[in-house]
Amino acid sequence: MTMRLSTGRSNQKERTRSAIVAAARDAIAAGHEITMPDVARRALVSEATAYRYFPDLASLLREALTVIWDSPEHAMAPMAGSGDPVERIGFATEVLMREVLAQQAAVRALIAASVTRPTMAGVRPGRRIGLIDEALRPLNATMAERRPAEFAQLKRGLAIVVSAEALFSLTDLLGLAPEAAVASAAATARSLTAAAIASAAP
Amino acid sequence: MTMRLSTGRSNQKERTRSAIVAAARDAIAAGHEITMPDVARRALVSEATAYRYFPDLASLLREALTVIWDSPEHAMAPMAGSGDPVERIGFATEVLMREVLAQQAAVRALIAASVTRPTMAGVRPGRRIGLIDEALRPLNATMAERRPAEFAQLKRGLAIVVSAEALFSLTDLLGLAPEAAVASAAATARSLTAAAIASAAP
DNA sequence: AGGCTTATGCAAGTATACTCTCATGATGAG
DNA sequence: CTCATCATGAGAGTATACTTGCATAAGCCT
Repeated sequence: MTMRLSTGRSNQKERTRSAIVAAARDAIAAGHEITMPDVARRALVSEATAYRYFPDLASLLREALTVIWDSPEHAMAPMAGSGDPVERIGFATEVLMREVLAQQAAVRALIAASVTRPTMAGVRPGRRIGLIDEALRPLNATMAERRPAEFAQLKRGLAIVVSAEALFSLTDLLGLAPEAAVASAAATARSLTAAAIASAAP
Repeated sequence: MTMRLSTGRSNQKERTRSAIVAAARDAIAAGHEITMPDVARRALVSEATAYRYFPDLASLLREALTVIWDSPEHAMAPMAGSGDPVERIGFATEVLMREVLAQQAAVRALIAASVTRPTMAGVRPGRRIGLIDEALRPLNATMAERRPAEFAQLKRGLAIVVSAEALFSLTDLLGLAPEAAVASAAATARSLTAAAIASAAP
């Protein structure tokens, strides 16, 4: 009964888990619709087992997308030279929305699943939050210090705009083409940021 | 074989249709979860018949919510005295979001259904568009005339912010309390509008 | 009233998200 | 090597969104 942190069993569990996530990732990349039976089949695992690792489809999609997506820092690398939060937030919006467009089916399924169960437990990836924080980093020393309330409010506004939901509102409801939707949302994010900075300035 | 536009048959169809919508409306008002079998049962109609009138749950929910909701003109009546678009858009945001909160379950179900099928056919109610147009009416003579492109962009921005999706982003993702979420979104809508007006001014 | 039209109900069927139970067999502990 | 554990599979079961085909009956016309 020696204490062992990584036994063969847990290795196997890890393998099974990875196989499921990998199958989901591949299915997403291939643009297929994602269903639990389908992913399980591709992962050579029974549906019951898939549910043992992921309580629901949403959590599996979340994890698979997290694997696919870039880290905020790396995604924002091209903007490393810019200290302009307005420019940066526009870029961040484009980054997020292009990723969403590339994985549309999965993201739509995730949103659908999340919206019906406001389960605070299975929070969706903090992707947008990460990107927004990264984009606004130049403000950490200034606005965030001097006007924390306004800064927090700006972030809340951006959390609405820099999102898959915003993208789908523009394409599905207003009928915009994907690229036009991205451009429009980026402009909105810039406008919001510029206004907040202007009104927070001395 | 006389041409008759409204026969008894169509009367019956109208009655059946109304019964279904009424059942859905009641179920929504009562805060129940809405399912097609349940609505059909309440309407004393078979599930198959319900599907004959509404191709899917989403279209039924859409119609039921349309019946429940106020017209944009009437909802904006308290603001009739104000010619300030900024103040008006804040109010419009609160109106929409409070309605959404009152019918949360149904709206969530509608979003879930709409998001997975970007069916351009069954467009969701233009409720937000109506409210936004109504709120921005004071700009029709000015900004809309002189800066149509900026005006259209403002509306697109507001279509993102003045929405159920925005509300749910704030409550579900950021964990805001309903009232705080409404207030935050309204502030964002006002900020966006004020910025657009300022930058469009001579 | 007779007969044609057609709305409706019933019921079975497909597909998906889950849940649960029970048997099995691989794995590692001793 | 043997035994106990535990991950897994198989399958049935519930709930929901839909679809479809057939029989019925209700409505309307003549």
